[in-house]
Amino acid sequence: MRHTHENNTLSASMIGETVTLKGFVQKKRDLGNLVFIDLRDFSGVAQLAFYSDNPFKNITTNIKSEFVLEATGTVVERSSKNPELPTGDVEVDVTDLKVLATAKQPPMLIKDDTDALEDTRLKYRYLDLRRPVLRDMIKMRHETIKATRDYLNAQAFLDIDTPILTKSTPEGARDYIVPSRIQKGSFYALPQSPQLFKQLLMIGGFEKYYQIAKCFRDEDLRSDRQPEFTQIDIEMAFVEEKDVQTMSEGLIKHIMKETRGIDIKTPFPRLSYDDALRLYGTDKPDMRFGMPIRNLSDVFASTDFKVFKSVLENGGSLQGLLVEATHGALSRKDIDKLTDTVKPYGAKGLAFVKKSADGFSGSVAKFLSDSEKDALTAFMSEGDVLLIVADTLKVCRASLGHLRNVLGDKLGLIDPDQFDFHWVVHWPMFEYNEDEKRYQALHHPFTRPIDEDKDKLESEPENVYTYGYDLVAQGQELGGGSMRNHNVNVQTKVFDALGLDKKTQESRFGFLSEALEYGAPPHGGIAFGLERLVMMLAKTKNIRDVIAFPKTASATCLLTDAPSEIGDTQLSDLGIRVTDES
RNA sequence: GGUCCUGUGGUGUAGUGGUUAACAUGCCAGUCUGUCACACUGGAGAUCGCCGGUUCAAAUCCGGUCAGGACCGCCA
Repeated sequence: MRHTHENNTLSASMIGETVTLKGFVQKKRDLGNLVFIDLRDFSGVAQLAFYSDNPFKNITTNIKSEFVLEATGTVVERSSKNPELPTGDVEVDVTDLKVLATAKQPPMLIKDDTDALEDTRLKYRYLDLRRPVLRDMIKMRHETIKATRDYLNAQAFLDIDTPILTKSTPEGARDYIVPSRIQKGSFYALPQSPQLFKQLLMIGGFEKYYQIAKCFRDEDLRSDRQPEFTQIDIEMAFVEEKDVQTMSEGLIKHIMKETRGIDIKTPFPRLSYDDALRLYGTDKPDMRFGMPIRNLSDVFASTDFKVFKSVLENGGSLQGLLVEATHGALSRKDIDKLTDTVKPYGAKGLAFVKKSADGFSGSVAKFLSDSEKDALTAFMSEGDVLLIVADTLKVCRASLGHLRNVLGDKLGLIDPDQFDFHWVVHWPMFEYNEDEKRYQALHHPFTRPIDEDKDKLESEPENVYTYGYDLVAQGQELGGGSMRNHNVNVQTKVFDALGLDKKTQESRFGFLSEALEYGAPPHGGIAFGLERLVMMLAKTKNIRDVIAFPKTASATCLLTDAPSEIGDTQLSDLGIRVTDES
């Protein structure tokens, strides 16, 4: 028998009933002739009471926190109720008590506001998971997956899983590699995403596919990035981008309703990639507030200020953010601090001008010519502060894009409960990599260029745009997708533009090209980052909160101590020799 | 690959060259009939992450190293 009731279902209406509860000891309160035990199960907490004449009262002396108990007793009304607790009106007058397991003193406080540090929590993750906050976030993950499956199943999508042991595709992220014992010297890779398999499924005639797919990328971690993560992976045949977006909007709407009870409006607004970068400095702008980036290169075109002048002469740019007086005041000290937030993005500094009743002040005020003052007066009111970065356009955007988010947060311009779902669309196909002196796919190489740009693939690849789209909310990329190349000639031209020679194309992607030659339906899809979605729904900034057993920032598991060394036999079976490298 | 923050009883913190290494919580013992962060009394518990250096003297200063975290690069 499990139990007769979940702890949190106890209520005044059950007074007089006999119940059997099971759970962990949250807290024991021994008042001498009266003992209380808070018993915690997955549902919540119920109070066990041992009155002075209770024969089981004596054994409570040995019961400590986190012991596992089975308690049978009568539900009775409390003589002093606790309105803070859902079950605070009643308690269980225990008539039978079993200790199912004892417990060592836990290395951390098992309650929501635990003060344990990250490493303790990760080493004893199973204890950490007992905390209701974490439990609820893991539950939210389940509910998100359930809502996803319900929605997609209802629309006749097929859940099809794809190989975990697959082929390395060096375009993109670093692969996790698995050595082959049978084919010594050859290696599988864990999938960075099921991208190519889902395209092959479309070619295989499955018109609506989805998968809650594990993905692996051997790159450095962040607070929102783990080496293994989960995608809600979707692909559809005979569709255009609008179809995938409409389906996605329905899915997100359903998830929001089912998990949080929130009704959201669809369709989502659309913003072009170029506008996102121009106005907000990022491809995932937080649209819960305004404050767009202003191009100031024209205003200061003939400046005498040496710093600005040399930047402009070297092909750089002047961009700024206008902090209006109504947003709040920025002190000199504030601006110094903001300068520090901008520096990691390559900005050398943060110049500023403040408009006051009798003119301008700030670091560049004394260099202002009359015409520059006029130009600034056109959009600045008294008390406004203009923060300026002078650098390459890329640095201006990266630093101001970040600064804008910092300001939105600091000045309280962001409503944390607002969901600003929007599409960032019309992505460029390529980005030039200065280090490697070649073009790289901005999205991925299988993205389909828009029809009007197909002919520019050879002549001007930098001007080729795609049927690509990202779903963004609260300054986070929640998912991204595109129409794919179903025409082998276009796909080959993309590979060519990426600088892949024919031999490389053949060895890496030959199977795809060949498949495309056997009749590929127009198709496209999208993949959502499950963890990112759940983070948003659970209102946490830490991806580890929404993964039951996450890894540390250096990609280790403190609980199991993975990764670890393997024995010589295992190594020789694989034909692998480990070399010293320090 | 780089920058920065953190490491001190079980847990979380304080401690800027000489302290009996402080505090909270947890733990142990005792008192207690209405607690729910129970209260009260008493107690145990720390080679100050590790190695080396400076110094009469190091938790404290210096160098290295390990671990955790945040960020930049990276993440098609």
